[in-house]
Amino acid sequence: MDTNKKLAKIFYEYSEVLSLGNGDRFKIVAYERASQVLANLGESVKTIYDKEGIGGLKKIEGVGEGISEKIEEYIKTGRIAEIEKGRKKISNVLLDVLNVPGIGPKNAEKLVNKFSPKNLDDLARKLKAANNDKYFKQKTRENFIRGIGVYKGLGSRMLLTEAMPIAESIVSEIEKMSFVDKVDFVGSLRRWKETIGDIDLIASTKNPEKLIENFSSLSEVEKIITKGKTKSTVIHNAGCQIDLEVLPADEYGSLLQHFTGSKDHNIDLRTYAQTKGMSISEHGIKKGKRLIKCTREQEVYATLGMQYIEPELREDRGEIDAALAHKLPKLVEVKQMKGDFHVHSNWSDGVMTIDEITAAAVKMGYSFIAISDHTKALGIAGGLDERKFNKREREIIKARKKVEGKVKILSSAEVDIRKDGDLDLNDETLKKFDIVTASIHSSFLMSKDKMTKRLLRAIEHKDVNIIGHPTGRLLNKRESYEADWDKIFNACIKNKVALEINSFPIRLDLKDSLVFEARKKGVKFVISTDAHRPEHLNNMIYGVSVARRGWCNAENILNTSNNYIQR
DNA sequence: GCCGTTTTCGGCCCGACTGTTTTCAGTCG
Repeated sequence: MDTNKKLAKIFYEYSEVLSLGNGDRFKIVAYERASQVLANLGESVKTIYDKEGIGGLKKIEGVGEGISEKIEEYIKTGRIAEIEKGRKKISNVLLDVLNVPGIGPKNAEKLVNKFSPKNLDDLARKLKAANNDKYFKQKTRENFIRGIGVYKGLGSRMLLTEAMPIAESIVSEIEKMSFVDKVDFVGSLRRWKETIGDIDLIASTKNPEKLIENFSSLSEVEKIITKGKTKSTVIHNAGCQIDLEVLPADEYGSLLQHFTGSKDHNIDLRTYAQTKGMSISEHGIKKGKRLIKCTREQEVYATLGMQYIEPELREDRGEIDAALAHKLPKLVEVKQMKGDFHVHSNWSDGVMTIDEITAAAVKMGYSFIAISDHTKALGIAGGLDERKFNKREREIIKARKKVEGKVKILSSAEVDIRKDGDLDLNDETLKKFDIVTASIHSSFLMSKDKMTKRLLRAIEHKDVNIIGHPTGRLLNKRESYEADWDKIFNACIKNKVALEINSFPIRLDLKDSLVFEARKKGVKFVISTDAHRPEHLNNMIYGVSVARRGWCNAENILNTSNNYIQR
């Protein structure tokens, strides 16, 4: 874990510690906010501190006098005395209980004091047995037990790519119901966040009860958790939770805006509205005594005198200021993609022949497609050596003749970056390729310094065009490796090397916050599918969503153009 | 603890639901 992540965790835990007793609730929010900001910060606080000292830290949003001093203390000593002292006052089990959905600080404290549980399972057992408890009655105890179950099953969030098809299919089923006016998926899914907690839907109809009834009896519904007049929560047979809320049509725009979030975006929006004498809620915008209801979401932003903000941008990364200045980017769209630089054929570990890949590319309307197989270091993935790449080249030449005028076939490789930064093919072979992606596939646990040097060597190699899945992270499985991204970004610009946004469901790497930082500096990107099977070619939209979350327009993405070679 | 067209003090987003103590604290999104 890098310093930012560690500090984010420390501050989050501290906010929980502060929430116990009669903690100052604004102080709690301050630590919570600092935690979130640090978790999403592109640049390492250590780098910032090295360069600009404590003054640099204070420039970070949500970091002021107190927290910057704590960050400094952590960088210098590896610990924060005040926080450690506070942390010692509470037990591990209390911290666990605090994380259970439905149990807040007040009840967590009461539960731990009353039942002295050893762990969450123990607490659930004791709650089940506490039939005659005067304070925690039947319903309350049931809710707590359910919360514990949910929390334990949570372990990892669902991938965006798993949640999206489920949500789309449920939405299309609801759309088929003739008495329903509108239905949308909202929340982190509508913002295309890489992982999703649960799927939230909103809908409007004149007959809410009928919709709730029909929704909870859909064939995919495995279990109904709650079913009220306007709200229902169910468990889908894929194992995820789906919430549906039914609302009046004339407030739909405000509601869509509200439920799409993010929480931080909404807080900022409401704070801004206040400075203009307005007050925003999910029902509309209050101006004095008048309530302006918004049927369409666009009206919410228009009423506030700003540009419409796309859902992917609503992450509190300066989108409100940019919208006020009418300076939001025109986000890249999947239909602008003219080709794919990262597709594996059956020469290495893909299942498609070169002809099958090119036929698929023609069908997708691409103007170019790169055949980019693994290199020899990746024996397990059938990586090719120089000799085999020569053989493959002959097949590519034949394939080109078959699709002449329809799609341009690029000869390429996903060349392995070895531990010392050397590439896995000789220069003579490398220079023959039309385009080269270089990626790391091993030795992830290097020091930050060594990893940075390793990547820099690859970037500086004259034949490298793209760095593939630049951080190596696997969602829910493996953290990114550590590197000095600032240095990497600068080297990319200097050497005209692009960073890949890998669309593979478990990767989505480079991640959105680093895309955001790199783009600000002027780094160019490619969006690639890393397809190994025909259906993977359709994942392009997920890579595009990452680019959009990083505020990219078409000019930032090389494969929206036929002039994609930078060097 | 943070922050400033409300600028070094005095604010800090808003509303709904839930269970139950039946008037409101606790929790959530």
